Amino acid sequence: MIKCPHCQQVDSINKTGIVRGKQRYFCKSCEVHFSFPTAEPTRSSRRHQVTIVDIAQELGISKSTVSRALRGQSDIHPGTRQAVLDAVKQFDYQPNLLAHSLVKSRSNTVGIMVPEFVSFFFPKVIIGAQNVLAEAGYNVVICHSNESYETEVANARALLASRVDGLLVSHTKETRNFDHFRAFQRRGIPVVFFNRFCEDMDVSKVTVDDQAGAFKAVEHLIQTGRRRIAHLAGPDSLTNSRNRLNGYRDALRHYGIAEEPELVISYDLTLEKANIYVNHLLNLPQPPDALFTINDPTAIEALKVIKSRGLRIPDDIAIVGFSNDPISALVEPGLTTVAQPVNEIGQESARLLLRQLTSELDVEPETVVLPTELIVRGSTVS
Amino acid sequence: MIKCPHCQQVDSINKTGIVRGKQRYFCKSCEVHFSFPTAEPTRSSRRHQVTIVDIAQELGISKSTVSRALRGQSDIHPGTRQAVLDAVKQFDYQPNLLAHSLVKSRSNTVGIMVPEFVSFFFPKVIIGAQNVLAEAGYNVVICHSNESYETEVANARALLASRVDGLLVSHTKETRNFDHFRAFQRRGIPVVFFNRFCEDMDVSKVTVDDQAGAFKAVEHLIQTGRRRIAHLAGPDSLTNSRNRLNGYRDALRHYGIAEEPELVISYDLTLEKANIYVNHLLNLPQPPDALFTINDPTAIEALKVIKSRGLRIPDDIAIVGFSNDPISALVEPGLTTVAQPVNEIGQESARLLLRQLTSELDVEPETVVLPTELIVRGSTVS
DNA sequence: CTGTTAGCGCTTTCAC
DNA sequence: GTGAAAGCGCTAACAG
Repeated sequence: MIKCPHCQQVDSINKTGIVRGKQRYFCKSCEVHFSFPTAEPTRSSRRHQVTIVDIAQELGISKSTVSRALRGQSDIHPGTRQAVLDAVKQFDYQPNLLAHSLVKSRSNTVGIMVPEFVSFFFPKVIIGAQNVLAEAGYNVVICHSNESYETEVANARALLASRVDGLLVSHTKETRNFDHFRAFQRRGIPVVFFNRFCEDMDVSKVTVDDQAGAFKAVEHLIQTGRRRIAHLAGPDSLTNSRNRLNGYRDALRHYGIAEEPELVISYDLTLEKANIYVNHLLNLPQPPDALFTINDPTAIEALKVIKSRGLRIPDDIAIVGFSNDPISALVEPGLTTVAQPVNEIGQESARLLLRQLTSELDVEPETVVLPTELIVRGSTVS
Repeated sequence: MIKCPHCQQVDSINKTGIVRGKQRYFCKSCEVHFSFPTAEPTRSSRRHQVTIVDIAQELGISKSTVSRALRGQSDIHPGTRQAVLDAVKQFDYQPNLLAHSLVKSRSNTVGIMVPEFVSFFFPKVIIGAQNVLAEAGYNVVICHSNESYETEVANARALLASRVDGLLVSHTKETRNFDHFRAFQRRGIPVVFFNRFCEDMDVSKVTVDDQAGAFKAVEHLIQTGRRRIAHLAGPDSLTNSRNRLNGYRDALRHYGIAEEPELVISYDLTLEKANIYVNHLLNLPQPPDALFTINDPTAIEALKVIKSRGLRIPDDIAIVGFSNDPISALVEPGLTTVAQPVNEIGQESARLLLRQLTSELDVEPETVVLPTELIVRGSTVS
């Protein structure tokens, strides 16, 4: 029997419909609306998950007390706390993070956005970052933009909408407008770039010494007697691509070798194009005696092309890649490459982000440059 | 000048503190508390993101109207809508998904949990699933459990807490208790297993014909003249590992070859163990003349070991892997392997999940079995 | 130590 | 068409 919560009368009550699994009533004498759970659970109430209110009602205490018991910081009667804990177990209560985040206006979640994650690099970075973030109590949501600027912008909106507390990001090769990242900054949400970054944004960045790494690679080629060294460079939109090209030039200059424009080709990182350009280089009247590529997949594609044309590696042409992809140890000959500390990139990015997340003050953005290491294999020396 | 919102008096007001960026007041005559935004914004209000209330105030309309304009379904004055849309643009308003999800009690988010994502398989599956889910308007949060049961349970809790609407999952090799997944079922949150699954759970599953695939692989070895065929099997906890072993046995039986227990080794999928067991097999008084492995990384490790011992592939020993990892085309000789339709696994899983998510009725769980294809390369025929 | 109350940002009746 | 009010599940200030 339904009583009006105000006048306690029974006979002035009208049903006025069901809202979110609760029957709504109207008391004619008090002219007031109120609601109670329906006797027969509706579809939505069948799905009703246990809340602190359910626990509070069950125990005959207030929901604040339940909340306190659950967070276990404020003073609370040990008995009460135990009762709550028992009820939680009994009803298999799961806190609603959405509600929690809403009231705290922080989600305890950081977004990680990468351009792709089929090659080994980004997954490894993510794992490194995730380990550090998890330890600090942060959840991680991973997005990949598939090297598409549009997807990247859409992902950024979604992360903003789900109120991530921070963002770790490596942008697509198409990205030239960074407003979707500035939107985070504007809202005071810290952003850390890794691997690929926008030089104009005043945020923390984690990268490797691309230029020095490329220098070491090309120096190694020169020191093993190569003189016509080609470079398959990445798109100009990527900082690391530009830096590796600079390193290549530094080395040539340092050893007094004139740069041949025809030996430097910028391309879009797709294997199809890599194939075409390697063939192009080999078809030159004076083909190169060495090839330094922007990354390992490109180098391995080159290796395939070169072998298929019956040329010997490294005798006829030497190859150096970049990143030390696990595959590079498996191909034949093994690929000489510049190793990056992949895991550290992730960890360091996460640490920079945490510093901004946990500090009360405004933290100055930092740029961390990690070292690379030349790994020499059969593709340059026999 | 602060007025009491009830009695409109000015002189009976006390300040009582600041709460979440708002100054709180107490009216002594009405004995009532109320609050207003502080004049000088506090730290938290500096971070205040634009809400529909801000827009409503700016436009002098109610927040309900703003909400309606934003969703653009209910009848609304075109002028009002345009005004709202303009204001949204002007203030760079971003809806708060947390609040939205809280009131709708659905997050429009599905969780994808995989045991690892360094090898190509799971990333590809994720991409396939994500494409389908994105098209249906769902966000995706990706978790990886790092082959750790504990991490898996923790991830499951986190996903439950963030109220995902559904779950796509491939469990760890350690997982033998599936209660953390049953918790989703119990709450009416649909779960779809792919690749690895719990046979006892009444949920949708997507897998490949592991047994038939393994049969084809071993049949191929037999037809190319092999008789002592070893199998490096995965852990017994994985369904696909058991099924591939069954396929191996089927083939031997079908061709009248007795199974040699010493040639079948179950192991934990780590490369260290793979190395040890391959060496062990090669050290047998009667070493195998062929090796079928649970997956490609194992096969490639075997390939390295075999080559390093100076044996010829496929002359002395043939190798077949499983999954058609891109690496398998790059090693030398190329690795014969059983290809899985990786992208389709992801897409199909997503479709099964969507069917349950979008249907009003209870949808019967389905199991989808996708075909495999034998890819013959140099590791079995020269 | 605990209950009351207000509020996080949004949707959704109901009433006009 | 629009506004007022209630409520999603939770936290936190305040007053006992």
